[in-house]
Amino acid sequence: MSQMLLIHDQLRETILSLDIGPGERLTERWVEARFQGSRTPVRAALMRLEAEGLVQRDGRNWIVAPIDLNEIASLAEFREPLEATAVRLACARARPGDLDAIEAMLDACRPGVPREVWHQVGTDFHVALARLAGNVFLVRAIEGVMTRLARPRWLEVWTEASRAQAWAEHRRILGCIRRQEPDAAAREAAEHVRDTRDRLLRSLEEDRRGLRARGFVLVGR
Amino acid sequence: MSQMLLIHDQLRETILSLDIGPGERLTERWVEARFQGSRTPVRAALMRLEAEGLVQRDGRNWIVAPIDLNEIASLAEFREPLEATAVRLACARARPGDLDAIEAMLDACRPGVPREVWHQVGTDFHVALARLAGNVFLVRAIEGVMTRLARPRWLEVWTEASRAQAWAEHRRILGCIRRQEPDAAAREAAEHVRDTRDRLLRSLEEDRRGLRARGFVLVGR
DNA sequence: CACGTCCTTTTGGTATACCGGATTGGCGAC
DNA sequence: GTCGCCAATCCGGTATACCAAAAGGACGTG
Repeated sequence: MSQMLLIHDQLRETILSLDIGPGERLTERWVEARFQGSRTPVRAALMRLEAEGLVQRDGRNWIVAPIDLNEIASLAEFREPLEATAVRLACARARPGDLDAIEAMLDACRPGVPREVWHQVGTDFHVALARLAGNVFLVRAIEGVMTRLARPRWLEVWTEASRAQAWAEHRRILGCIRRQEPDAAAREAAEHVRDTRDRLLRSLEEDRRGLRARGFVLVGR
Repeated sequence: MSQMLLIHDQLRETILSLDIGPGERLTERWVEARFQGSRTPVRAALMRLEAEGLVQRDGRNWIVAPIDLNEIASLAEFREPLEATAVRLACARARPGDLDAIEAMLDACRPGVPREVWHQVGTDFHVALARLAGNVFLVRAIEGVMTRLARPRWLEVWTEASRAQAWAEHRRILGCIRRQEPDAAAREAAEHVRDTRDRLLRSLEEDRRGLRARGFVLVGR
């Protein structure tokens, strides 16, 4: 594996795990020193992460992308028709076995399972549905949305109730696909996107003070 | 302006104008020599163009992205809900003056006007609508789709009739937005996307032999 | 003439040196 | 003590040197 991908993956993980805070400044030399590679692959990795929206330019400098509440709202607006389209197509193209695999993924999440797993499955579920749709652009777009949402979702304060609701919505979507009801599936998917957005924004806005205290830059709204 | 952006823009134009054929091999040293800059900005520019889908890796090598008929179909599938959403939102958010400006853009295209203008307006129209929707992700996604479609659209054999149909569809969409009819606008937009796909694929498939003869790599279907 | 084989060349990947501009920190004048 | 100026430092942008791997070609052998 190339140095560039190595550094990219490590830095990506460092950012997504909030090991470096949103809004923090990054210098190429710091990344170079931390992940042992020269500046050439470091710069390449940074440019990739910029395209993923995890890193931004601030003038000439690099910063870890701040968490932007307006962006979360825009992402939901963008995501809604994509998810709806994905499940619509999945109704026509998915095979029962694929759906079983996705359902097993959801089943793996039960009380007591570490939060990392819930978080990962919450992402993979949507990407997996997009894959069933069989359209690379849909997959890439949804992957992009999910990586941009990863940190906000991680910071969301989860209650038992909200978690249950999200998973119920996931299962409803899956049920519609299984019964080959594209319109219903699209409706459920769209509603799930809106609900997720509301839960996310409500939680972050309520917790805004606490997040700021932890040194995380929150912008927007 | 930085060397990297300079090289990026020039190489982009060279590719979009089909000055370098789809499928042709590119070496970093060739780009370096042609556009006068060292390999560092050249590599950066190539990576950007890779993200835009105009350049690909073929093993370790760089190639100009071939024209892929399957990709055109996938793009249409991806684009349809995006354009529909964009015009829906535009109904709520657009101001009459914005619509006048877009209509003026369409008006600028009449028989006798050079093809470059038609081509450019055909792109700008959709990007402008996305801008009216006021969602950056929508704008970026549609811009991405349009750059990927730029070369196929350029190679499409245009008849007077097909051009007229496309512009009639554009005007219908604009009319729906002006009358604030989101559902109708979405329907028209979706139909326009499908029609465009059909025109494009039909023309390219009919002309496949001729395109191959010109040295253009066509893949898919 | 066909097929290997070896050597040269070329390629992308990486490390590093150098530059100009921006920032910072400290020192001195007031 | 405060303000301003200058020098040292640090940053990203660029150019370039070096490497290993792959590709290509020349030559010799069957």
